[in-house]
Amino acid sequence: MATPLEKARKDPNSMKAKILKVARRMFGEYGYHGTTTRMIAREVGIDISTLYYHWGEKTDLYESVILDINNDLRKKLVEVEKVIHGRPLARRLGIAIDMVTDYLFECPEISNLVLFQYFRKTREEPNLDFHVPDFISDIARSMDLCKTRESIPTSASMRVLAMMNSIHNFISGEEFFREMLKLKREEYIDHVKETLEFMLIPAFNSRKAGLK
Amino acid sequence: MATPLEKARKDPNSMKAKILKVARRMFGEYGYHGTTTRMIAREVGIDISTLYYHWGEKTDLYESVILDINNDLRKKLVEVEKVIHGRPLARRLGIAIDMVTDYLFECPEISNLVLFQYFRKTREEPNLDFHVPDFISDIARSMDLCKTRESIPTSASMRVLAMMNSIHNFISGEEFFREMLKLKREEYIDHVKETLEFMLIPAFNSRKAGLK
DNA sequence: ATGTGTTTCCATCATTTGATGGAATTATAT
DNA sequence: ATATAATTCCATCAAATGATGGAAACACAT
Repeated sequence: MATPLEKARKDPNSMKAKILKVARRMFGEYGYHGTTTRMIAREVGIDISTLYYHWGEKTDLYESVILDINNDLRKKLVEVEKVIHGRPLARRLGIAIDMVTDYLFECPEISNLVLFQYFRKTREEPNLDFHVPDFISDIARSMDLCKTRESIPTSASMRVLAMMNSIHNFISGEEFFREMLKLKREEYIDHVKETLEFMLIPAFNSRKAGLK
Repeated sequence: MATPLEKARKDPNSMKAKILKVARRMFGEYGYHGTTTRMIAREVGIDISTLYYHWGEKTDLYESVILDINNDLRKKLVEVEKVIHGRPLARRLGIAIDMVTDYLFECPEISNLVLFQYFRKTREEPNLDFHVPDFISDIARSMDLCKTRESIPTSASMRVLAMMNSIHNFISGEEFFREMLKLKREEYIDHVKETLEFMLIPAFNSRKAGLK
């Protein structure tokens, strides 16, 4: 009960917490190999060895970052679930898209790192043991894709992944897509929500039953 | 008319072509910073300076890789368009999903690199001038999202991006998702197609009209 | 004030990495 | 066979990078 990550969570003003916050952003923006420990230290305004003093190896810091963003995302999803509970499906989806999108646009490094986790290998494998996001089952249940949390059909997991990734894509790709479509930030966010509703609501709404 | 890329395309057995092929795979797997010129050279079985002899700087090679995969993808989409032309929309989508998915599972580095292009920054910016994929307008027209190729509504572009990214996600994330869901390759591919149909067909089929 | 433990920085190392010059090798034309 | 050009590899460099030891600075209790 005294890992650097727990200490950082306990005191948000501590140096550990400051470093973690910057590391999240940098790793999210440039990826694991694209980020150097010196870049992080410079951004925090400390010497590189202070960083090593608090966090040890680069892989340890990266691992903590991943654990941290997964934790944040899980907490947010629980919060969303509380809000949408009991409403009709299409409405649930609409609200969930709205809340999750707003949240991720505030913390884009979460989307960056989640996608990075899925898509990219690292040379020296700081491979955090394939942490299957347990909240996938919660989302599946919340979207009427299955009854219990225990046995989720593969199709349901796939659909949840597709849904979550659609959102992450637009967050992570903001810079690229906005430049491409010549949109202001607010316009872009609105278009993202509209597009997600266009894709997700008909899909989940039209065939509540037909699961393999 | 004598760039290394053109030479490589002309003679697929040339050393330039061999290097390009390996570079595609490596950059796709490990990203720009995650791939070293030595890794590529070792994989090809040549000395590192032979690689520099043929391709010059690392950024030049990377740029050629990006141009190459964009070109391949565009060619494939033209081919798909020829096959689906004239059929009803839902059928067009079904066939397109099938063909494009099969193709990308054969060349997963295309999906890797496309997503990498969208999502990740590189430190020293080998930023190929924000090449807006021109085939987006073709797809939009092919999906009944607009009439002409010239003026595509932003919503249409967004929907095409969402669609393409959904496919790329499952290709790039194969290793991670398959491990997570404990699926064999064939099972996974089938689930991917089913999920894409689940998401895309109702969306594009149900509201041919309602575009902002 | 003094002592103890914590935090921060300076200096430095060993590797890795992008990159190049030049010798050696191979292909090609005459 | 010989000259010329193209190709490949060996040796090496400079810069960047992950990492650490140890001295200095700081906090704080007694």
